[in-house]
Amino acid sequence: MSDIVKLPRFLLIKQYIENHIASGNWPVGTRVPSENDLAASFSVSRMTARRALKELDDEGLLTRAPGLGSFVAKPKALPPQVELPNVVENIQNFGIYSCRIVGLERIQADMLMAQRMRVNMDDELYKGTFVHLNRDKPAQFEEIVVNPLVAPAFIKQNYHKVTADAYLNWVAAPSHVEYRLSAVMPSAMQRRELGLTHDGEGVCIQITKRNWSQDTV
Amino acid sequence: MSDIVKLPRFLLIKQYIENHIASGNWPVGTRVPSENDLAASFSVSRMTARRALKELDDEGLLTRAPGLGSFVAKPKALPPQVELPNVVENIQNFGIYSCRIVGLERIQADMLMAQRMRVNMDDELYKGTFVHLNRDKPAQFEEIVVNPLVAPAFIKQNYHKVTADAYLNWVAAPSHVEYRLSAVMPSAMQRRELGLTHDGEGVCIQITKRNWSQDTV
DNA sequence: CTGTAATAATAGTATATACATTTAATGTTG
DNA sequence: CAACATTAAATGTATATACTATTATTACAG
Repeated sequence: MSDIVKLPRFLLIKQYIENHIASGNWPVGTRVPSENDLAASFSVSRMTARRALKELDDEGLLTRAPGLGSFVAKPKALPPQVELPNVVENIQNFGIYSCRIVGLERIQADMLMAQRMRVNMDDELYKGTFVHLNRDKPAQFEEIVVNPLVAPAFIKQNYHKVTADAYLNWVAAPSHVEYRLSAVMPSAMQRRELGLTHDGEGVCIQITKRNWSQDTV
Repeated sequence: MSDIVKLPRFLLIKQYIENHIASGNWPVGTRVPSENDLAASFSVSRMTARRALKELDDEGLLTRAPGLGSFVAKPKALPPQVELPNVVENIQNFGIYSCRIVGLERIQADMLMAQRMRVNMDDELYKGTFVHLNRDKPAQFEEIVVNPLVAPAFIKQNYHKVTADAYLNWVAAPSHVEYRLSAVMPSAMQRRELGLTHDGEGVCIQITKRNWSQDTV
């Protein structure tokens, strides 16, 4: 015995339209029936037909305009995206996490850093250097430069229980975040901290994260 | 003279709720007024109050459940994502694109490739090797391995006007795509094709893309 | 023919209402 | 006390209606 599933009527209308679009029957730009058309042909109220069109609009399958109608939208090729694995979080969930604090100091901005951080040259900045370990095996090298105005107590914290990144997210939640990817050869110091010895395993992915609340990581 | 902007009432209600959430007044998990509550306190119909709650639900600020109510949702930390720049498309838009076809041949699947492509060892596969150039300067090295079942005419095409990737998207639109990032040292052949001479500039980002329509790139 | 006004069609906002479904709380019976 | 039924409150679906704003078309005046 097949279960009889009573589908809401607005879903029936959505499927009707989706099928026409998926089958190529209504190519991009085609005008689909108006709210009143659908209401009449499906014997529902206009508000119900409207809901179907509205949701398809929300989902990006249609674009609608007052006075004109509803049209099959062109599938926007969203640029391919990859998730950046959060190494620390992964370790905390599935491994044994620990952190070695390599450095935690005041520095003066050189020209490059001043530009990146939107400060003046020789302004004071805080810099933290960490190595995140899984089972005492180095997994990620992290360098954080932060504007003292944003987190004045940054260098006074104890980052063994809470990561510096988490601390910054707490005291200065970023309003906007930028990421940049590049492939690099780690410096001699970084190689030492990461415990890399052989030449072959030297290639790393560098993730540059820039947190806007007027600062940077 | 300030323009008097007549805001729709459902927007007023949305802002009212958004403000309470943003100010921390209603922390995560707080139950917000029900549709009927809002309808009464804002002197609107239930459907209008409902719309406000519905849209906030769609936007992820609220979660709603029949019989229970609407609650402030916990901000889900979406895993950080980066856009993968489409090198070829960038060049076509902003540079002078050309393509050198290094190879276009039948190969037999070795064990590793057979596993990746979900075929048997020694099955026939098609392999294309390309170098994409901007102003005759090598920009990207691309290797495509494709299952003949999916694109039988793959090796008979002329890929100077249409890229192999575009061709495959045409004849066999992928239903699912996987990406993987890694940093690698290019092989000697790849270095030659990319025109890399100095040792220092040798590090590249490798993007592995796996197109499921039962095949792979 | 040209510019303008009226008209019709469309989506957007809003109301009042009805019934269905889900859930927790309450009451009742054994 | 336990199991079951009732009730109230919440969201979900649906209707009929009204008015507004935008747009293209049509009709008309000059």
